[in-house]
Amino acid sequence: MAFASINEFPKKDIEIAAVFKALSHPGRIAILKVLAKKQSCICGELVEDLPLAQSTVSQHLKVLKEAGLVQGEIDGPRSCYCINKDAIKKMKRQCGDLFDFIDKYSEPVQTC
Amino acid sequence: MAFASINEFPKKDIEIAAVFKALSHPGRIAILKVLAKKQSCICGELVEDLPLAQSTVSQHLKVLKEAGLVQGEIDGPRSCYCINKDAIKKMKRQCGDLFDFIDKYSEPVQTC
DNA sequence: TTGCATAATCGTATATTTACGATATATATT
DNA sequence: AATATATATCGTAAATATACGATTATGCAA
Repeated sequence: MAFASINEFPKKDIEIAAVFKALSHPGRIAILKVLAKKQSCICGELVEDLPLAQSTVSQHLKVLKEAGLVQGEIDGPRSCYCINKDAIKKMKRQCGDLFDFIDKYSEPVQTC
Repeated sequence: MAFASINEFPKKDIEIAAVFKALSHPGRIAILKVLAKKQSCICGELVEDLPLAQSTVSQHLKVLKEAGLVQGEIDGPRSCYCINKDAIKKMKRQCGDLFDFIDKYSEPVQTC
């Protein structure tokens, strides 16, 4: 951010925007879906399933991990990743709240 | 995208990722909330409510409009913006589906 | 018609993101 | 100990995002 501080926005908005950002790439959506289907899997499996290089997948995994959406643990020479279900549940709730807010308060009609 | 084509991902994932991207800035979340509360408002009101320059707010509005989340119409020398309720409803549903999928399929336990 | 107000767009600087190949690191295996 | 395998990180190029001020365009009012 060049001029305005991101801190001038409500903390809650900053937080949910950060998670939306983590979800804002189709490759990361795809990673989450694969992890969900397989319960857990290693990086190499994801690389096989995605049209991206190994280093790129690793980078996306890092983004998802930093956003708290996935967990990873070292398993020998591999890394095993899985969904952080609590984070997904929390995001589901926060999204619901946000969309409900937007939807409800913008009743009763389109005025433009 | 430098090398891999974004088209190699499922269309649905590309679409929802694009909406998440539009939601990935706290300023745009704030804009949506203001629009919801006021039913509709002109650009200038948003500028007053946000810690951003007029041109920046206009840019964010363009992003939200391109994502289909808001509608704008010219009203004399002003532009009046409002929430696209259908788009919000659709996104609410799609988000629910996605999070349910991730949540449900990653049952029954954390395996890593 | 001239001037005023509003908002969009332009130009631009900076930061971030995305992608890749290459390399480093860490753990098994021989 | 040496080798193989898996993944993270580094380096980097290109694209995109974010912010601002300045300018342009539009429509209303005097």
